[in-house]
Formats: sequence, structure tokens, C-alpha cells
Amino acid sequence: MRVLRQIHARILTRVLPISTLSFALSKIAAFCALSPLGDIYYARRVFSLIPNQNIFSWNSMIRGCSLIENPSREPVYLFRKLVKRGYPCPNSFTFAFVLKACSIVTAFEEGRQIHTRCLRSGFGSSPFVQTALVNFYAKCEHIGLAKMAFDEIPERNSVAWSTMISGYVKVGLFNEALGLFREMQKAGVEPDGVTLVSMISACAGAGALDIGRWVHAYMEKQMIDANLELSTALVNMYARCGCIERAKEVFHEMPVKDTKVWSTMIVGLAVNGLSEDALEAFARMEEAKVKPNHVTFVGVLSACAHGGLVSEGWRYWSSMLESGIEPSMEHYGCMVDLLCRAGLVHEACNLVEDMAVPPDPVIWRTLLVGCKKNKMLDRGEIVAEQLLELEPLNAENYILLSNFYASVSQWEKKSQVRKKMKEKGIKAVPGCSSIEVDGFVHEFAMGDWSHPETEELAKILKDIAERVREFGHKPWISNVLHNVVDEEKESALDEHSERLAIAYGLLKTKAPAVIRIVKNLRVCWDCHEVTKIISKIYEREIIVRDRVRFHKFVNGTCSCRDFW
DNA sequence: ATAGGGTTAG
Repeated sequence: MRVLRQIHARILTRVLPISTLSFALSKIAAFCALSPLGDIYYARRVFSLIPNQNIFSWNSMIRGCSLIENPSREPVYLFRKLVKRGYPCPNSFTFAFVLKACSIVTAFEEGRQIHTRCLRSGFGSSPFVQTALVNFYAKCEHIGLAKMAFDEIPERNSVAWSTMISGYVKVGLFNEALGLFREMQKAGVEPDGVTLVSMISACAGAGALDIGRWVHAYMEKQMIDANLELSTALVNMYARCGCIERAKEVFHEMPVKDTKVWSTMIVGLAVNGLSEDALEAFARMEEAKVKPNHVTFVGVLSACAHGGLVSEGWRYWSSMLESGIEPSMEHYGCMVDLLCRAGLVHEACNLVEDMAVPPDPVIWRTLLVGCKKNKMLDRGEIVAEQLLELEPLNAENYILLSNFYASVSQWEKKSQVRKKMKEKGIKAVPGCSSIEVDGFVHEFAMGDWSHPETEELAKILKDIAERVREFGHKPWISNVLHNVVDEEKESALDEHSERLAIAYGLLKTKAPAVIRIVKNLRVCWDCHEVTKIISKIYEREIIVRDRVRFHKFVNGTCSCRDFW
């Protein structure tokens, strides 16, 4: 920037033809706006001094303002100003840049209007604009609109496909992402490194280990360089598929490791129940002089929470504050979780009271779970009141409170909660589990019998139920409605989605293949018990990833040591 | 005379 300022000063001392001056200033403005070494304030000043600003300078400014650290809607305002002035005329670059800006700040309405204007101006057929539109709608989580924009692209290159695939990943539609990749291959478009990063993320989200392994092998076959992004995605994928050994291998082979991949590894170890290893990795990270950030500490603190390591948790909490990281909601969440799991609900409440910002629903929910586990009815009711006031339309809250009342035999209050839920027309998020078989991810919702192989599935489920009962297991019925007859209660538990997915795994795979399940909610106590028994009587290793962590069931025991 | 779309950790 120092040299640039000198050049700028020299230009101003000379008498130059206006077009030359304009060109020189526009180059200076572009550098200041776009280079990582630039200075957006300087760019704005130079831009305002350019005689006859042409479209190049406008485009640089629009793009530059969206590249800064905390982008605002400034690019959109610049664009509006440009349109209002009527000169110079926006081109396809302008639309691509401003749409990108809208995607960064998720300015949905603004982007929609720009889309309309773009079609009117005849730039709807530019492949760059088309891809920018797909990206914009996907980032705003309007995935249907993104898909419509994608479908309208006549010639799709790998960038267009990657955009749509990453869009699906962004909104959690992992199976759709995997399906689109198959289509991409059918269409004969070669995936590149960026496509594979999104694919690996999709596999991580879906728990699709076999496809993930395939992508890894494909990468090596095509000699696609394992760069930082790809390696990080792989570490994450293996860890989130319960293959922590493979995750470690990829991690150790990396020549350069940044904060993100260290954090990935730490979180991966933590969710796999390897708390000590996660803390050990954190120590190595410090030795390697890689600076931890707020995400790293989320991993470290959650490792402490899952391992029940209270004093360590406080120690890392202090060291986080010392290193100047402001505790975020998630950090408080980890600490509250840690304290509640250890039965220190009062301490958790004190911490929440000391928070500088108002607690979010996650914090209240964690506290409520803590109160439930420790049967603290009065405290729990106070917490529940806060939670329902903050989030009156979330079914999960009512179900949690209802189960809380059930666990302390407060049947009257329990039915009141259910009634309130019904009155408000709130529907529970259905439990959903998936399993990957032969390269396809099969999804099962609770009590859903729409799977094509439903008859065989029913047979296995019956077999499981009988053998589990013979084994001496008694379902814990207060977890379900108390006002139905006992038999019905048991069958409702039998139909929890993970049971269906496990049954499908038993049907479709043979020992010693591991049965890997991904669940969208946390496992209930009964399912946890039953899965332990299944692992023993069917002699199969079963790995369940629930919403928070892994359970590895082997020969009747679980890696979480019944602490989750 | 000048430039561009898709990617990694909670």
C-alpha cells in the first residue's frame, strides 16, 4: 500500500490525458478493493475521484466491498446507485458480483429483485450469472429456487454442478447431494477438487462411509492434490463416519496443519468419545504453535463434557479467557452441559446467571435436561418457563418437558403440556435414521413402513423384539405416553427409527460388517439398552451417530459407558 | 488496455 500511495501521488502531480488518468486511478482503486494487501477505505476514496467511472471500476468496488471481513449490503447499495444513474451500463460481471454479495449477506429480497433485473437486461444466459444465481438461492437456503435456476442451465460445467451439490450440503440434504453427483457422472462431467470437497462433506453429513472411501480413492486415482481443504474434509468425513483411525491417518499425513484441521481433529476425537485423545491433540496443537480459536475451544470443552472432566473443563475455560477469546453462546453451552452431566446443576445455573448476554434456547434446554436427569422439579419448571417464553413453537421443548414430568410421575402436568402442544398445533420433528447399503443411503422415519422391503423388515423386527425380550429386557415405558395400554407403549418404542435402520442393516449385511447408523435426534435410553443387547445376541458391531456424538456398541456394551 | 462463478472445522 505504501508504494501504491507513492504512485498515486505521482500520478496526481502530472498532467495526464483524462482517459489515461481515469485508467490509472481505476487500476489503483481495483487493487485497493480486491487485493488482500489492499485497503477498502482507500479504494472508496480513489473510486470517488475517478473521472468518468466506467463499469470496470464499479464492478471492482462491488466485488471489493463483498470481500471484506464483515461485509454489509454496501455492494447492493452501490449497484442500486449505478442503476439509478443509468450509466455506465451493468454487464454480466456486475450481476455475478452483486449476486455473490447477496449470497454472502443472505440478502434474499434484494437478490430476487436483481435476478428479475438481470433477466430483463438479457444477462440470464451468462454461465457465470447462472451459477451465481444457483449459489445465491442456495446460500439463502431457498433450495427449490436454487434447483430451478440450476435446471435452467443448458450447459453445466463442473462449477455449476459443484455449486448445486454444495447447496444441498448447506441445507443438510446430503442424500440429494449424493444423488446429484451420480447425475453429474452420468452427464459425463469430470468432478474436480472442489466438487470432491462438497461430496466428502455430503458423505460426512450422511455418514456414508463407503461412498466417502470411494471419493478418497477416486481422488488418488485422478491424482487430485490432497490440499488443505480436501484433507480437512477427509479428516472430518472419517471422524463423522466413526472411522477415527482413518481420520487420524489422513491428519498425520498432512504436511501443513492449520487451525481448522486441528479443530476438526479435536472435535472428531471428542464426538467419538475419545476425550483424553482430544485434549492430548490440543496439547500437540499448542506445541506446534498453531493458534486455537473459538471453534477449537468448542471441541476442547465438549471433549471435557463428554468425558465428565469437570476440573479440566474449568482449566480450559480459564485458558480460553486468558488467550483473549470471548466466550460465545456455544462455549457457555459446553460448560453448562459439562456441569449438568456431572450433576452440578446449581453451578451451571450460577454460570448462566453470570452471562453477559441473555442465554439462548440451547442453554435453557441443556439446563432443563440437567434438571430432568437430577430430578430437580422446581428448578426445572423455572427453566422450562424461560425456555418456552423464548421458543414457544419448538416441539422439542414440549416433549422434553413432558418427558421430564413423566420421569417424576407428574402425569397431570404431563398431559397439560401435551394438551398445550396440541392446542398450538405444534408437531414433533420425527425421528429419522439412515444407513448406507451398497452405495445408497436408506432413510427410515419413526413408524414409517413405506420402505419397499417392508415385509422382510417386519420379520426381523419381530425377531429382534422377541430375542430382546427373552434376554430379559423390560422397556422403559414412561418415556412414551403413559395413557396408552402397556403393549402399545412397547410397540411405539420398537418403532423408533434407529431400530428400523438396524433391522435393515441386519437384513442386508453380514458379519463382520459393521452396522453404521446416523440419527437426527439423540438416542433414547430404551433404544440404547436394546442396541447393546442386539450387538450381543446378533454378534454385530453397531455404530450409531446421534445428533451429538457416537455410540459404538460391541458385545453388549457401548463406548459411551452409558454416559451421554 | 482491465476481471468472473463452486470448496474445509462447531
